[in-house]
Amino acid sequence: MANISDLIENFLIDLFGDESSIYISRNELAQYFNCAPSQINYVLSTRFTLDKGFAVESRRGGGGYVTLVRLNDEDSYINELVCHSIGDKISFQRVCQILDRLQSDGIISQREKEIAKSMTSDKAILSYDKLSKEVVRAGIFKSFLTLLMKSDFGGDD
Amino acid sequence: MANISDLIENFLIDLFGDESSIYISRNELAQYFNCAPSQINYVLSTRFTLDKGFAVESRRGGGGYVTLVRLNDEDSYINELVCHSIGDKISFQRVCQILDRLQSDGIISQREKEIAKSMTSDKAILSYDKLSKEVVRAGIFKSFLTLLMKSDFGGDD
DNA sequence: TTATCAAAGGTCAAAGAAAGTCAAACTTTT
DNA sequence: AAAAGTTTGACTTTCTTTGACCTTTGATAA
Repeated sequence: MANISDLIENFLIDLFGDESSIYISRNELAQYFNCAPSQINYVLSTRFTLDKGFAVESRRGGGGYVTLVRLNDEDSYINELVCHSIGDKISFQRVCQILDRLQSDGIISQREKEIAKSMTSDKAILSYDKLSKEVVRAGIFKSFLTLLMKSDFGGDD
Repeated sequence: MANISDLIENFLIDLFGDESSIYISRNELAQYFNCAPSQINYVLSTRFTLDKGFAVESRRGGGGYVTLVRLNDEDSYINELVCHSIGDKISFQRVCQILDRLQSDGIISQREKEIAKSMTSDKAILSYDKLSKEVVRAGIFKSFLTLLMKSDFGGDD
């Protein structure tokens, strides 16, 4: 760790506390962390994505601001993922974001998240070029998501 | 003896102490030993293999890192599977048999078994002929088994 | 009521910072 | 001498950081 992006991410997560939204000033935050303002955008776009269950709103101009909102899980989220949002290929990064969200929504356990990650990692999917990996990954991951939607899934042991 | 690779190996083993994982920077380590960074990779790939009970994880880019994990040697059944018994391909049937055993040994839950099955089924692995499927399946399944051997796996939740 | 201006935030591409790969050259063992 | 094991370095891939330039907004001056 110890890159600025991770520090900023943690700072923001802390800021949330129990609240479902936080309000910040991009420039102030950048100043606080002594980084370029656009770095804040980088953090927002890599760490506070829809897939991870966040939405970002902002306004420019005098008195501008940035608001981060933690989305509460809607039932159709997984279905939406399987049917539309995930196409015929997906990056490992995106898989991780989705899994993080599923865990923080209580749909899967941490162990289950780790399992799914291990089975979709670049290392796990052998011997094809990058694009093929993403295609194979999409199939595997959708299969996982489909399982989650089955109503009789969930019998603990 | 006393070639650099052995020195680095010993250094890392010492670093472990009682911990089950260590965290290093490839470049720093290379600098410390005054060798090419890729030499570190050489050491990792010849000395810290699955066979010898280690797993390696890493990230590139700014703030990148390498983590070495010492696997539990009590699960010699799993290690045997990963290193020898499963070759470079495996049928879905055989995966299911192994998963059943893991469940009845109490190593994984039923849900976890179902997840692993869903992610290794013929349906999950798209668009390749039967043989390719078995190869891809082997990679994914080994990755899963390797995860099970990490002692810090099994975290709450 | 506009025209202008400064104060936000946004975008994007280039540079930087790690780690990974691979093959060639070198050393040691057999 | 051949085989096996090490060492090195050029090149690649991935992720982060920075900065120059762009757009939007609210306030203010003409």
